[in-house]
Amino acid sequence: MNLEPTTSRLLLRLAGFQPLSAEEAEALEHAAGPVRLHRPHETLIVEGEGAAHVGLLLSGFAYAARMLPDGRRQIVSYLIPGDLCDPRLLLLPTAAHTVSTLTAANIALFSCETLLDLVERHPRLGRALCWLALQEELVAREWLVNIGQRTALERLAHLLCEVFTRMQAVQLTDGGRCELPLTQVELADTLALSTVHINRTLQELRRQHLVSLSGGMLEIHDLPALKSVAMFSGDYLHPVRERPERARRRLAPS
Amino acid sequence: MNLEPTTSRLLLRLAGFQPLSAEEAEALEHAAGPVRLHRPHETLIVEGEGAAHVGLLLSGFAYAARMLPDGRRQIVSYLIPGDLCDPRLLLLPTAAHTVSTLTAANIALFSCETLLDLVERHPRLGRALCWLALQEELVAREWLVNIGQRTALERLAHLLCEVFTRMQAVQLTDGGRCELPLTQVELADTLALSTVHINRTLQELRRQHLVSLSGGMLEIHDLPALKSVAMFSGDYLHPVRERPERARRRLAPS
DNA sequence: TGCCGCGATTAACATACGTTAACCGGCCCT
DNA sequence: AGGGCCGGTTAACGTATGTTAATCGCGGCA
Repeated sequence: MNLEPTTSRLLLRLAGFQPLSAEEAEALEHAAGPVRLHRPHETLIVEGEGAAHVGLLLSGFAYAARMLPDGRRQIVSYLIPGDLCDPRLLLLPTAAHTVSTLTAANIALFSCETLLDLVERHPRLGRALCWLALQEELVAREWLVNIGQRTALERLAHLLCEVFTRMQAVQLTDGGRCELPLTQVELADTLALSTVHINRTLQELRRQHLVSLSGGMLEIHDLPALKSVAMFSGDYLHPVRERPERARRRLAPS
Repeated sequence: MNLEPTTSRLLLRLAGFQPLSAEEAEALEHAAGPVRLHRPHETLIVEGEGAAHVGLLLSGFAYAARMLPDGRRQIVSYLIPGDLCDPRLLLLPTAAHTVSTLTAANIALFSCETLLDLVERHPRLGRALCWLALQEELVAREWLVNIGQRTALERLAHLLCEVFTRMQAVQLTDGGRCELPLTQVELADTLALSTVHINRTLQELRRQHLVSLSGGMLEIHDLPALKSVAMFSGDYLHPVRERPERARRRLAPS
């Protein structure tokens, strides 16, 4: 049902850094291994274990989380189609987070060895992957600000803005709507709130005609207003936009 | 007053990934530009601006923070000697966080261009820097868990464990003591608590004979107990320990 | 010597959010 | 068709932490 090349959404992401040459894109596509179909709520990577492959999410949703010994759980990122899972395994021996699917998901496997070789032969590709990792870090830091400084309403609004923007970047939105198959429990473990309060807050957002989320579908009614209550600036999601040379010139050492 | 090579503490860090060859270390040392002495509470990098240099903190302390339009502030990381500031500028056009000194600080400048060239000629060095960035991401994610899931007491205990462990790694501890020049306001903006509550919590930690922090000095009285209340596992700070080959072997695709 | 200002401390009071628990509705399975 | 389960919803009540504001102590400076 999907005739596009395996790496099309990933290329869409990487192009934000630097469009890849046809040859590089080809090489990347060629490095793709078998595609696996995973079921909902399946665990792909366990915190503390290693892996010989990194996955590329082709369809479906997943998340990464850390658990405390007493059962508390913090979701630290969401994976949407086009995201790698978990590129850190290229350089780190063991995974820092447990990665699980939210929905059924198609995942293409890339062997770490193949990928490391590839990167050696195509340094620009290596830099692009590194850039992708940095972007993930920016998102993590933004979540830190979100949980640390924003109220429940702002937090939720911000998360929804972010996911929607990321979905747009990989062409998975339809007007103001996109899929978002999260339960209120998952939202709670993401935003460090209780499910009850997530429920209250979700209703408040709907009451203000900003967004609604139900049946796994996110529907944005007033994006500018939503961004405004969230104090959302998508900058951290588009770290490259203007010409790098222009931006770089400032702040030379006196 | 400091006769060591500029990069000695950085090399200490990078060795955690893969000890560098004498030649690589030499090349890195050689790439170092001028050293600047900064005063306390000076801003080095402004959120949203670019820079042509990355700094290496030789002595002193600094922090990175994001501010919300209404003035709320979240500190997202601390920089201690041996840390780079801000390596992301090698690949991103603008800084995502404002970096400021906490104390007087010596900082060696590396030109981005020089560093990018260097990395091209020494791919292992590039990988080491990338590893360093990944480690920072792990720390950020741990902070997310910290703020999201832990109570005030656990949070503070965890932060102190982390900083102490990092200080150990660059040989800046003396038994159970190390410098830590943070005000309670800064701690509050780090842990997403009020200064009043930081004060209460700090006293509780002291009352339990776990740690004390005053006059810019951190004194750990019972590290095992402190780690235990913090649920601290230093794993995320030492992503490489066992042989990578061993760890990698698990989880091959069936 | 005394003033000033910052950071720490304390107390009284306020609140955003958590907890518990009951109920509801849809979906799956038999 | 019935039961059970999961996710969502609601209400009553509890609490960890925030807010405000006053006080204190100390180092710097005139």
